[in-house]
Amino acid sequence: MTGTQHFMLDQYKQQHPYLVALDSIILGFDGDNLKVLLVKRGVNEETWSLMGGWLQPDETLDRAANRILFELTGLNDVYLEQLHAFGDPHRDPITRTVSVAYFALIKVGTDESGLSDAYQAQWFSVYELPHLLFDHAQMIELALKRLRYKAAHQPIGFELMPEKFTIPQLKKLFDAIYNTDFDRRNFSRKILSTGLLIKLDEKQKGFSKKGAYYYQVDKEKYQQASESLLSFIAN
Amino acid sequence: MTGTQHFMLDQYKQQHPYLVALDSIILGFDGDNLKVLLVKRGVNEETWSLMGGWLQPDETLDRAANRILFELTGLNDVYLEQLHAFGDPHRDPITRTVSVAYFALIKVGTDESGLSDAYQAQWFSVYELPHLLFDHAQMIELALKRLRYKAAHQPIGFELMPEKFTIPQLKKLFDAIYNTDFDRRNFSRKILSTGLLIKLDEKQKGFSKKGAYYYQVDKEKYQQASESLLSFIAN
DNA sequence: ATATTAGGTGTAAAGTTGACACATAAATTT
DNA sequence: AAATTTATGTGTCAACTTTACACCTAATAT
Repeated sequence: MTGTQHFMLDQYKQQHPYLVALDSIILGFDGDNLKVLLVKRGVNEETWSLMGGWLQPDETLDRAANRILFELTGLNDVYLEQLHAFGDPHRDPITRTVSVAYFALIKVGTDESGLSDAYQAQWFSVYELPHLLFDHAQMIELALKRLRYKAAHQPIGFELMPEKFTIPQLKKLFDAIYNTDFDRRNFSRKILSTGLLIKLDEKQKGFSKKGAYYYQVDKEKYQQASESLLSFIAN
Repeated sequence: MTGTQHFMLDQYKQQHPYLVALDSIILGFDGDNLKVLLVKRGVNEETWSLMGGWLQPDETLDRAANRILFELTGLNDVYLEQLHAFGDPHRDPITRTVSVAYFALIKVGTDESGLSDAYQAQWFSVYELPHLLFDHAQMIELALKRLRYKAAHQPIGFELMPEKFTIPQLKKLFDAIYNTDFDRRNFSRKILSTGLLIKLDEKQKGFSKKGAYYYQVDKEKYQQASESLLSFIAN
C-alpha cells in the first residue's frame, strides 16, 4: 500500500492546486415576488454579488456552505442544496477559482434580525437584477431553472413559506416561480390532494373579506414525499 | 479597479488551494443490463475506480471531463452532465482533493474499438459492483438516482441506445434502469405518444419470430423536449 | 340591509392510465 | 404444406385525473 501511495504521490505533485470557493443563491419570497439576497463584497464596490466564501481545510462542501450562510443570515436549519460547480478558467480574473454554488430557500420576513450588517445585504427581485460579479448572474439563472424544474415534479417550495400560510399565498409563490397565473381553484385542489398540508382552525384576518384558512406542512409526510419519485413512466 | 484588486488579493493569498479532480460515471446498456465502465488505476491495485483525471490550468470543468472521457473511450460526442462536487476533507487520503463528478451515457457495443488499453477498462453491472476507490461507490449511487429521477420526468435514456433500436429493446433499458418489468403494451403506447421516435421501414431480424420495427430518435424534437419543462402544476 | 369581494366547493367534458383481450408476422415443427 | 409457437403490435374499457368554469359562502364595506 505504501508503495502504491508513493507511486500516486508523484502524480499528485505534478498537479496544480486551485482555490475553491462557495457561493449561495439565497432565494426568498416576500408574499408577491421571488427574491434573491445579494451582498456588496468590497467596501467601495458598485457590484453586487452572491454571498460566498472559501472552503476551509477541515470542512466538507456542505458544511462550508452552511457556515457561510450562517455568517450572513444567522440561520442554521435552512434548505440548502448543491447546485453546480463553476470552473471556467477566467471566471475570477484575480486567480483561478472553482466555485461550488449552492441554492438556499429561506423564509423572508420572520427572522430578518439575524442578518449581519457587515455584508450590506439586500433582497432583489429575481426578475430585476443589478449588475453582478463574475458569473453570478449565470448562477442565479441556473438556480431558478433548477427550482422550477424541481417544483414542477415534486413538492418543494414550502421552504419559502412561513410556518403557517394560506393556499392563496402559496399560489402567489407558484405564480412567482413560474411567472404565470395558475387557476385558483385547480391549484387549491391539486395542492391539497398531495395530502401534505394540515388545515388549521385559524383564518387569516384583515387581508381579504372572507379570510382564508391557514395551513401548515405535514413535515413527516413531506419528508417521505421528498425521498420518493414521481413518475414519467411508472407502475 | 486596481486598488480593489489589491484589497481582494490579500484575502485570496490567505486561502488554501486544493487539487481539483474529475471523475466520470460512464453508464452503458448492453441490451440486458445497465453497466458502468470502471478502470484499474495503479498497476498493482486490486481496487477498481471510476475514470478520472486532474483539472488542467486552461480547462473548464466540462472541457476537462470531456477530455478525460475521450482519453479512455476515444469518443467525443457523448452525453455528459455534471453530477455533483464531492469535497469531504478525507475522501482522498493522500491529499485534499475536490472531485467534480460527471455522468456519461454511451452506446455500448457499437464502437468499442476506441477503448484505450492503458486503463484496463471493464464493464460492470451497476447491481454487482466490485470494491471501489474512495467515494466512487457513492458517486455511482448518486448517478443512478439522478438517471432514474431524470428518466422518470423527461425523455432521457435514448443516449444509451444505438442509433436505431426497437421498442422492446428500449423497454429492456427502462426495466434495467428501474429494476422492474413494465407492461410491454402500455410502455409502447407511452413512449410513442411522446412523438420523439421515428418509425423506420426496417424490421429487426433473427432475434424474434415476428421481428420488431426499428425506430430512431427525432433529434430536433428531442432537443426541444429536453429544454422544456413537464409539469407538476401547470396549465 | 345590500353590495362587494376573495375564498371555497361542485361538476361535466376531455384526456390519461392501467390491465388485459385479441390480432399478426415470421420462424419452427410436424 | 399445414399447424404450432412466440414475440410484436393494436384495441378496448373502466378508473382516475385534469381542465375550465358555474355557483355558493363568509366577512367586510356602504
